Amino acid sequence: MARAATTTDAFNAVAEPRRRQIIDLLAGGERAVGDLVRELGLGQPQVSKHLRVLREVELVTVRDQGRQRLYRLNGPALKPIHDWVKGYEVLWSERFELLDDVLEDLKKEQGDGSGD
Amino acid sequence: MARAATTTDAFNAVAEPRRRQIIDLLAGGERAVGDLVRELGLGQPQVSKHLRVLREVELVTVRDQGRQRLYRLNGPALKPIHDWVKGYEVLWSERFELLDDVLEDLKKEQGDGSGD
DNA sequence: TTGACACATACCCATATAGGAATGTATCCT
DNA sequence: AGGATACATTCCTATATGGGTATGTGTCAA
Repeated sequence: MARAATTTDAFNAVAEPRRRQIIDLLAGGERAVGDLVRELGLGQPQVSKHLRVLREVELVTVRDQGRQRLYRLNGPALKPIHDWVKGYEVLWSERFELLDDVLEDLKKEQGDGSGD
Repeated sequence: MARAATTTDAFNAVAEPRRRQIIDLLAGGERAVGDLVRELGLGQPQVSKHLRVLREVELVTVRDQGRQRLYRLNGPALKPIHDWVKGYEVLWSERFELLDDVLEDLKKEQGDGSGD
């Protein structure tokens, strides 16, 4: 089997840095393809293809306006990623750092049975 | 150019569902490869390969114990993903839903200039 | 109608997969 | 020493990708 398609889910779609950049740009509001091309410094076909992937996983929506196509971010499609990773947030929070220190100390004390 | 290597960063490593599963299992504590093989229902070489990817992006660490290799989750390596996606959290929060409704109403009122 | 413009799609190609099967390596037991 | 156990690595193969280039499609302007 090969790697899962980029259009499989938000996780795969967002693994590509360019697509994260596009999302970041769209966070500032609706944009036409040409704007994105300029801001990304990428070829127009490449941008269009990245946008297609983002559309297929519903991370963006499109709207026609004359000969332009305005893309808009669909934030909620990122929720699955957020939900998954949020469960691990505690692992680098300050409170956890403290807990970690405490555990370290306990381990040390156990290792050397002769306390003080 | 081809797709970026799975070992490029946490984003790419975690795009594979099996590797997310492994991380979820390791969240319960250190485990030997054999345990993961049983719990994933995957072949041993496949699991070892997934673990290699996770090691290369420092999502896990290893420790030898006899002929076993105990893998442990390194949570903080997930922080970059969390940081990125957290910026969009507001887009599906309840408060945002409300704000969205308000904006909808405003737009409607503007469209039809003849108020009441 | 003709041309310019904005965007999408088709094609080409090098590359890195994920799983399967076989083999290598280190550790433990007797 | 010899075998069993626990993992890692190597080879294989089909497949999807991302960028580049060329071309198709729809819209506007004159």
